[in-house]
Amino acid sequence: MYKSHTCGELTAKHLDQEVTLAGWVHRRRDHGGVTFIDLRDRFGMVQIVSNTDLYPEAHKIMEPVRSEWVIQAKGWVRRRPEGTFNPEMSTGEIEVEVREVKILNPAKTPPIYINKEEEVDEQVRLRYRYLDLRKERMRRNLVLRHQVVKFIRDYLDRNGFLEVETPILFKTTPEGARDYLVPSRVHPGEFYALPQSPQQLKQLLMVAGVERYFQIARCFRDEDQRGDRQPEFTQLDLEMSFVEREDVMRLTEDLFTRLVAEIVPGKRVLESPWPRFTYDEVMRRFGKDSPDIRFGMELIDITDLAAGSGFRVFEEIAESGGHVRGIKARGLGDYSRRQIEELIEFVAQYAAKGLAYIALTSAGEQRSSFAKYLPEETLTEIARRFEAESGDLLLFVAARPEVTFESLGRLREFLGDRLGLRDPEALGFCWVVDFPFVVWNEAEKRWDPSHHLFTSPMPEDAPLLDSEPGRARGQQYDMVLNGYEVGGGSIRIHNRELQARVFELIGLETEVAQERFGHILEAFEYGTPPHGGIASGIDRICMILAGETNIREVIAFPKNQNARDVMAGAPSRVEDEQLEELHIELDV
RNA sequence: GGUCCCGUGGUGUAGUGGUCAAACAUGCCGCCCUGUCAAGGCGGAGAGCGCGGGUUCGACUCCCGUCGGGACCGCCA
Repeated sequence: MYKSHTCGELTAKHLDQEVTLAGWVHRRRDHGGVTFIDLRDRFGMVQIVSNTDLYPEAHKIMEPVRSEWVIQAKGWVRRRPEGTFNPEMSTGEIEVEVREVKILNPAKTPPIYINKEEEVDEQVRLRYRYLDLRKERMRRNLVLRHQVVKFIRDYLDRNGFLEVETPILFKTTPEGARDYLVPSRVHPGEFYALPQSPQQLKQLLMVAGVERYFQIARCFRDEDQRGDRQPEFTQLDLEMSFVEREDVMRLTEDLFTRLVAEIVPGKRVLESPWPRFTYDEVMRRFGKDSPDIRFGMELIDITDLAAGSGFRVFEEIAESGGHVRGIKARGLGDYSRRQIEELIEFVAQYAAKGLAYIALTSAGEQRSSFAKYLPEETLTEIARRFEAESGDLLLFVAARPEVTFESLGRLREFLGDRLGLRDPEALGFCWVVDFPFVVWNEAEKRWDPSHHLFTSPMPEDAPLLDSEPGRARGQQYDMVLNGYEVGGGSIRIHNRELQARVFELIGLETEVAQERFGHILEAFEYGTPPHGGIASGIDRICMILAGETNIREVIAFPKNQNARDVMAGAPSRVEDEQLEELHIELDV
């Protein structure tokens, strides 16, 4: 070993012990005859000091040392002179008086500061990710992620779960996201697909009698990136046999509640047990199936008032099946025309053609884009429903239901940010249940599963599959945290006839179903236990627990927005010979 | 496929038609300095403003294109 102790562990308990340390030079303060270095390793930091009067040779070696050089120092732990303690450092009471120094490796001047928290262009950070990861923020995030995963493993182990690895090279599933394909060398013209999730495999493990399975599973989806989406990401994937919806939810809730208490004790779980909402309720109240429940500003329906209100835009939409809904932004009543314009542009992103408003200024005046068309009693009723007071800004969207919900739901969170209503220390967990079993795909003129093919409908809704599929609910549950969907699962179909009925409903022909899912359908005939499970997004959960707003901050080596690894330069061209072996011709 | 924003020394920023062969901070280099902790003092090097074209007497600044990056829409069972 190059070190007898870590930099972070030294305290007054080690006074006058001889120690050997090794690490990176975090900062250097050269006073001529005496030089201080903050020596950093993964475990912390300690000040080492060399003095030319005491050990001239060591002092001389320290002279050329600069930031991020890797050195080894041997010396005694000393109490710092009175009045020179550094209360900012855990090791601030002591220092190491250096007798011997060895330069293990010099370092070029790093392109980014390691010893300073400063926003640096992300491309530079990613290009030199190994340096970026040395920084405190990234180190903290790596540690957090490790703790989260370790807690999950320990918890599930205690609860009888078996961690099973499933293949990375598997079979394409065209009905989901776009697959990453891997050409087969031994089978010209054929391809493996990287799993979008181990969904089928975990169900097969239930058939296999594993009963309680989990995996920290890497998943791959070839879709465009977002701040909370990477082409490869990690799920806690779990599945249980002989359970009902309630069992999976209870276990998941207990797991994460305990995890939060242990790993991020500073954070506050907003409500425990986690509140549960039906899909209809979250849409109506929050405009989003993954609501941020840390603040109010809920949507309010005025469709009934809009019909026959005298305001043509509202009337037409209300009479043609659209919705008119609004939210109240407290304290924004003095917004200028220009500031409101910005909000109009914001909702336009979500296909809202306009944003009507009533601004109640703090001076007690009313400005509005449409109030003049409305009779007094309608305005009074609107004010009553919103409990509007001076200083409030009421914002309305009139559109198709989906557009009304989405634009106001997004606007709500946008304004929640702006008004500082989204408490970063609070964790607003909730469940969303009773999702529609299928959704109508207008473009393809067919029903699509709203979760996935193997989700079971609510038992009492099974008859609806034949009469009114759109009204059937699935045995699905989504786990939501601070406005992000962080998990989703369902009770699966374990009955052959019901599965066939679902395939039929979503327009999957028998032969096609056989070709794609024959293996799993066959397996289901050999004694399948009732089962269900959940998959939660480790990256997103870590992101939220770390207080980050981008998933890349909790992934050691993430891809950029164009799915590129800018450090290694992947993807890259390959040799012609490699292509030939794979029987691939390029057309680019 | 689309919309919006950004690109100036190593890093972070300022400069938005001439006063800019570009300013500030930090980092880097040299010298001084024995108790600092973003050490301090003095001195110095380092970018011609992503790239190409255009407008203009004159472009870092305006316009077009392009490349790179980010946010979002589409997409993500």
